[in-house]
Amino acid sequence: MSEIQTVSALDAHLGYWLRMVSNAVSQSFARALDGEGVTVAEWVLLRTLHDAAETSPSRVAATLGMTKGAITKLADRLIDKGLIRRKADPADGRAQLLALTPRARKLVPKLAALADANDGTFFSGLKPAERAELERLLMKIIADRGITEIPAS
Amino acid sequence: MSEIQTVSALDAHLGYWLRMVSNAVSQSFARALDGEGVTVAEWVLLRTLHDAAETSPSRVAATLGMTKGAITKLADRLIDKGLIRRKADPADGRAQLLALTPRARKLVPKLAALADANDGTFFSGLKPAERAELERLLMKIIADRGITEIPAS
DNA sequence: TATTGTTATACTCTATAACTATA
DNA sequence: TATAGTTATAGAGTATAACAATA
Repeated sequence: MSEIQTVSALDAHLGYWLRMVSNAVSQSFARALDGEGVTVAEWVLLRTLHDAAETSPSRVAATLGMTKGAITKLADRLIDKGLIRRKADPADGRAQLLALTPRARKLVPKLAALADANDGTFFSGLKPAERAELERLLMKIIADRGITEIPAS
Repeated sequence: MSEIQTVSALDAHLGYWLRMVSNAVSQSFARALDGEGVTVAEWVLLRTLHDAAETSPSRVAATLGMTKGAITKLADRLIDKGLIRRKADPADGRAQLLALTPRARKLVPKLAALADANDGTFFSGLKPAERAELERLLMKIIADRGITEIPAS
């Protein structure tokens, strides 16, 4: 009796299909953002600062599960684009404070609309109950596995 | 009456939760593969060559939806690692043929087992019917939106 | 000493475009 | 000319580690 060696195919995994859809959604959103000169990672930082008013790189790094160095680099790029500003924290000589510029304040709602539109495009083929079920299943996995990291890219 | 400007939150989108789970699954798999000295993109190429026996960079590029340059670079790394070989195609002076080395033949089933284990870890919290429903919904989106690209990373 | 942030370095992933060899 | 493949270049994304300034 010969042993049958089964090597599962790439598409034998749920993770494969998940990544396929997730990548398509992200790439489509990236293309939409590109028209506004912004990347997905930049959008995440902009949206985060929109809520925070003024916050430090450290706190952003902790919130987004990224390193401080990564935030510095991302912030540098957004400063170059005139979308955020960085100033010394008067309360702590080591700290900096990041905040949106007025231009970014006006841009973020536009980017949010692009996010809404992108999401709509991909999931409008599902019935409301199906969308709800998809969300429930994803949340269940997140809860079961203790996933916490915010996906920046 | 003042206008209320609603800027949807990052987590207001299904795409956000999808990316969160997908990233967690991929990162976990990447860590597992790292123990074998292989990246996710490399695994995808190895698994593809496992089925093909011998194939050209062009065909691989078309299959995976990547550029020829990207395949060359990926192949270079796998050749350095002793996992694939590249030889001239006797039938076409321009073409090359990629194939797994014996070492990779032995490694791929091990990597496939890691993929199985990773998938199991993430989705074992769902009941069989839930897993089936998740797959069905993902496939529906793929069909509705005409998604074709194989996720290499 | 511990913390904040920047800088330096490195690596993966991927693309575009120029180029070489062959068809 | 068209195709196959490599090489060069670039840029996003991210990490680690060394460092300076401040607490």
